[in-house]
Amino acid sequence: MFNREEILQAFEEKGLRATSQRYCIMEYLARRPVHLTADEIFRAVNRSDPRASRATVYNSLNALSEAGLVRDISVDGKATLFDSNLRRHHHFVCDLCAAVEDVEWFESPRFSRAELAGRRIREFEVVLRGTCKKCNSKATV
Amino acid sequence: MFNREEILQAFEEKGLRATSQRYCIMEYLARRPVHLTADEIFRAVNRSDPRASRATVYNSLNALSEAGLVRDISVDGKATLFDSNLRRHHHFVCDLCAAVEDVEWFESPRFSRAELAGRRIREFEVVLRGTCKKCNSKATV
DNA sequence: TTTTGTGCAAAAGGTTTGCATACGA
DNA sequence: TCGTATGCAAACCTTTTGCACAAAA
Repeated sequence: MFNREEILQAFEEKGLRATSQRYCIMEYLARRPVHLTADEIFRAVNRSDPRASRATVYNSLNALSEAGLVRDISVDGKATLFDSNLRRHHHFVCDLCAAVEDVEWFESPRFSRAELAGRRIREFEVVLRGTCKKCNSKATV
Repeated sequence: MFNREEILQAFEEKGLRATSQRYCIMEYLARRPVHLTADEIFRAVNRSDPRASRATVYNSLNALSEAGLVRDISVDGKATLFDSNLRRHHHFVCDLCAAVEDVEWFESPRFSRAELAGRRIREFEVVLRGTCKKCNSKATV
């Protein structure tokens, strides 16, 4: 998904200093196309560089997120999840196992002037809830 | 919105014991048609009954929410917000002042079998983001 | 050299929990 | 009376912060 060059170039474009910790984090997220908590990312990064600190992982994730290089989603007050899937997409959360999955993007409906009520809409974020494939098949067995 | 009888009847229907704390919380939420944090609710309830504890407010809100008598929404990892608006609705969050507003319900698109990918959808939750009426008018002035 | 990021530890929210007591059914 | 809810305080989990030091630009 991202090779070294692409990551470093993205940092430069966004005006982010290319520190080894940030690079590690970006690379780890790019390799693992799932939603990860800051703590999971911290443990992974800390495994390869035992001096990497939890605070830096949090700070870096915030910086990467603000720069638009990773996306974060927080569901039900649990720990924020990060991923590097930059394609527009929505999310599905399983009621049973709490897994978070990406779902294909679909358009927002158009709002009438009355419905907008003076608001300006920038983003449209959907969370679908239900039971995931895995849990459904377990229940059937 | 809710009078005493209605609240007590709702508790009975849901098999919830009618404790004075729960009643207080329900009544307060019914009187204030906004999104409130558990802490705001705690402070209000505690004002009228100084013995009411924070833990009970959290426990009660969870019980009320599970019973479907209040709804909760958590946005951006900040404190969960509670409200007693049980009509189906979506939410709008202002980028600038972080206000959370209810918006009219609109239907989910229909998903094809392929899009569902073995999932069963129970709920469709939308968060619109942008700038609210108040912030827009400030910016224009 | 100048800035910005890092590591560490401590603190800050928000929420849950264990246990003895009180209270609703 | 019986079982569940409450109050209290402590614990927990996630995230942020202050400060001295290190590393990018």
